[in-house]
Amino acid sequence: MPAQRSTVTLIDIARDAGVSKSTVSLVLQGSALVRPETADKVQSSIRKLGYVYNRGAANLRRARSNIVGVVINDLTNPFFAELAVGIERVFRVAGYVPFIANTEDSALRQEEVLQAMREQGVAGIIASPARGTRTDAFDGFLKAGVPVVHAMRGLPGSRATSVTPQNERGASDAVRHLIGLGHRRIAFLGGYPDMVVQQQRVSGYRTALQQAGIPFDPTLVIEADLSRDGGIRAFERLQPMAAPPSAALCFNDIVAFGVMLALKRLGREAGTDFAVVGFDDVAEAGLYTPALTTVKVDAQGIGERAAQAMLKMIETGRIHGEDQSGAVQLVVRESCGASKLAERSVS
Amino acid sequence: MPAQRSTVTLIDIARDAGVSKSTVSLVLQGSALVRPETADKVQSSIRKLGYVYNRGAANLRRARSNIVGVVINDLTNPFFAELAVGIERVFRVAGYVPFIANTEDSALRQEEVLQAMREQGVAGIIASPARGTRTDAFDGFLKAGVPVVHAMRGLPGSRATSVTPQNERGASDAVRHLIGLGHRRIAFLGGYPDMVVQQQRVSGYRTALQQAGIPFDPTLVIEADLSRDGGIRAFERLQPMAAPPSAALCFNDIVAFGVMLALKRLGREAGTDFAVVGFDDVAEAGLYTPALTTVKVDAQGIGERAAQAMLKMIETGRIHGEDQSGAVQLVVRESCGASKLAERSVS
DNA sequence: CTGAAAGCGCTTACAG
DNA sequence: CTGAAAGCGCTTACAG
Repeated sequence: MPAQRSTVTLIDIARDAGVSKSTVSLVLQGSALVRPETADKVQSSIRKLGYVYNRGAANLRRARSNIVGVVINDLTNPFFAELAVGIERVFRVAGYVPFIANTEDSALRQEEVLQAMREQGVAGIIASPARGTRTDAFDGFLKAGVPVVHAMRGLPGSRATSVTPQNERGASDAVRHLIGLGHRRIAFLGGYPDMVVQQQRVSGYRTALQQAGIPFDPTLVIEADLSRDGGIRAFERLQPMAAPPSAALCFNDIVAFGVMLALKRLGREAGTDFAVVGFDDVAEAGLYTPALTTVKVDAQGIGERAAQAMLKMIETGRIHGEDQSGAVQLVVRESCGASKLAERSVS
Repeated sequence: MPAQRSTVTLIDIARDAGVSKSTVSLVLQGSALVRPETADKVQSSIRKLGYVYNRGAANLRRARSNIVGVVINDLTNPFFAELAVGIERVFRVAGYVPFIANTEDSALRQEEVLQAMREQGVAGIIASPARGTRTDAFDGFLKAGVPVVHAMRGLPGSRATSVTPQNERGASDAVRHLIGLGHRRIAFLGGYPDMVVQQQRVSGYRTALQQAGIPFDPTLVIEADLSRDGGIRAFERLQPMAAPPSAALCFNDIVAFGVMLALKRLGREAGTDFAVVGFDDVAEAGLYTPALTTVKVDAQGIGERAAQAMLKMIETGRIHGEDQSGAVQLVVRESCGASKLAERSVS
């Protein structure tokens, strides 16, 4: 498992230090059973011979692993990269080694990745499931006693634990805010109905409309890819409408950026001619002109909580934990037009 | 290493199929030595009992590993995420499992990550070294016969192989382009002198100036963080100058976005009042208004080439390969002002 | 506190 | 083509 040539093993250390294998093993594990002088002797042999601990051999013997699998649907999306970084940070300080893999949102690639992780003998799996993941995709791990946490994206019907943002809540807060600004025709742009997150956000959107007595109009829910381009195209679908909306909640910030771009190309501006609200609050959101009003999701925080939940399960030997939801918060900036409205009412 | 409870092993399969361990092992490895009917029998036992191959045990016995370490300085930067994705893709199809780790550009964290990877017994390491990495940081792997590839960022003085973009070439092409548009005072914005990539790009910048007979003015090389904020601050440092520049080559696109933002806040625009060129060509570059002129670097391509170089070394048992450089290309859009100039000369 | 012995799940010559 | 045996580098009771 380690270097191919002339590996220094625990036996070499034992010989050099004049003790038995067991003693070296105990020193390696920081056991209090070994006399300090003996431990020092062993430590200096380790340094002298340049010994490297073979984690794989240890894992094999102990029948447990210090590897955890982290399966991310799109690592090139900074939002999910933040999630991965949060997860990684917690595991590394806890002495676990995270295996990060990217599925490109393909259920097939995810299948391959999960197989590799099973063979590698991971102690647990944290995944943001790819689009189209089957409900039972992770059952193999659970059956084998390996805990699974779904982070950021849930998997309805799955027996695994989930740590996800309050999507419904965030969407309804955003829509309520738009209604408060006087909007009645509000679109929901981006995503597809087979995405859990879209279902949740659309549900929050509908709730807020209902509470305000505004009838739900399904033609205002526009499907589109989760990209700038998707945002542009979704916005274009709004133009020929008989009664076009005056505002939109977008699936996420990237889609919102696309909508703002499309507006700009028409010589119009978000917040003045059309209200735009995003979801996620990526780093760019506050830097755009106009600055994007959006629902803040703490991706790193969700990653950290998912990892902590996993650690707890590994240590207690359970495969189920409590589902958690991460708080979200509406961040009002300029693209929703709230500031313009404030100016107007003052003057 | 695998699940804690009642693992199905190769012995169970052998018993169920009525053959010996060796035969099962050969079937698992797809050997042609086993009779097809025997292999089928074994395969159906594998399915029946839900056997999962224990890669760790195999690695231990074979004294080699199917794990490769991928050490990235900043996974939340989409540019480096693309690099990681390119690397991952090549390894996965070749049957290797990439361990992706994020160092947050800290040499200390990188040290920890590398130690963990050594203990895990990786077959190779691909790294974009963290800022401040010592020349000998990877020597332990090389000494142990484990190949190391530096991807995207070189490590001068290191004995490892590198796959990096043509930074000098890209920078000099960009500056030559600006000179061709009539600029004489051209700044270089972002990065720090202890960054190899900054040294290379500044060197290309100087070369182009020299070739045009423009004296190098060190006060026009402004240090700044590689962020939007860094770009904003670098641009602000230009304002109080007695003879401010009329153009800038930025360390990368993110810095260039910051510069464009700072311009906008002053009511000025890139390409009209000040020429801006970036480096990298991230996805957003073409979508900005004005669209960013930049030097395109194929991050995924560099990742793929780095991974291929690594695979070759692993398979041939060598620890050194040829250094490679990835082609770069100036993509002229709007922020450099070339289009405005063209319009003017036409009218 | 320390040593001898067995075994984790696999692969690899070596016979047959 | 298939089986018996040894061993990869470690940990874990079990004696002492």
